[in-house]
Amino acid sequence: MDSPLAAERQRAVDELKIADADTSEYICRIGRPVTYWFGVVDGLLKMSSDNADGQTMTFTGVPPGGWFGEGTAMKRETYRYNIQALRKSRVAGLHVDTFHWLLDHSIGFNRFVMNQLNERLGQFIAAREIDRMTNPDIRVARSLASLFNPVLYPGVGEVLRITQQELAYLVGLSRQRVNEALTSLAASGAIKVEYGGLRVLDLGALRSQVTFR
DNA sequence: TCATTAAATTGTT
DNA sequence: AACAATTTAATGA
Repeated sequence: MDSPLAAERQRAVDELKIADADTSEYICRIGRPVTYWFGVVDGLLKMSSDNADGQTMTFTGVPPGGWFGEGTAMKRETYRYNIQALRKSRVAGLHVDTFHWLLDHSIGFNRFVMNQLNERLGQFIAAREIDRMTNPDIRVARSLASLFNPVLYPGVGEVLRITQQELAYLVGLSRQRVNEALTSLAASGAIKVEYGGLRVLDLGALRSQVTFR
């Protein structure tokens, strides 16, 4: 490809760094200055922060194909969340300077970032709804649905590699309760429970698992 | 490649 | 939180 876009794309690819993170390792911590815009190649990350009581509050999981930190990178601030690996993961990092260079030179990249921000806004609004739901089955269903977001997490596909323990950490429930919820979701035909992962059969059903029950 | 063993994950109480 | 059952990964012949 030798379109005008190729040069910008090439620079991004050239400067993209890949690193492996072990389980429970931090990719970035609150308060640290931004160095990279991150993307998940493989594995599973957790975005969280600690409140005054020392309790950890989880905001969302980041499965393969997901990017994060663009808001902070744009403003060149310090990270506002902790990003921790729930299991051995492979992470890509694009330096902030390159990130800004792309913003200045590529309309396509701007579109991507804008779309990313917009999509995530929708996800966080949905997350507020989820938090207000008391029914664990629904919480699990909606949390799963957001992990299967094809725009934010194109790397996920139809099978999400996640253990029930990891999902429990994300949703904030016990593994037993998550297991129970997954069983009932599987019975309703929305998903299929597999060893070490989940297969989505009906994403719409997961999303709309709201009113009843 | 196959059989054995260890480790991880799940289902259940 | 603990247990047994099941699945996968690792090991070595």
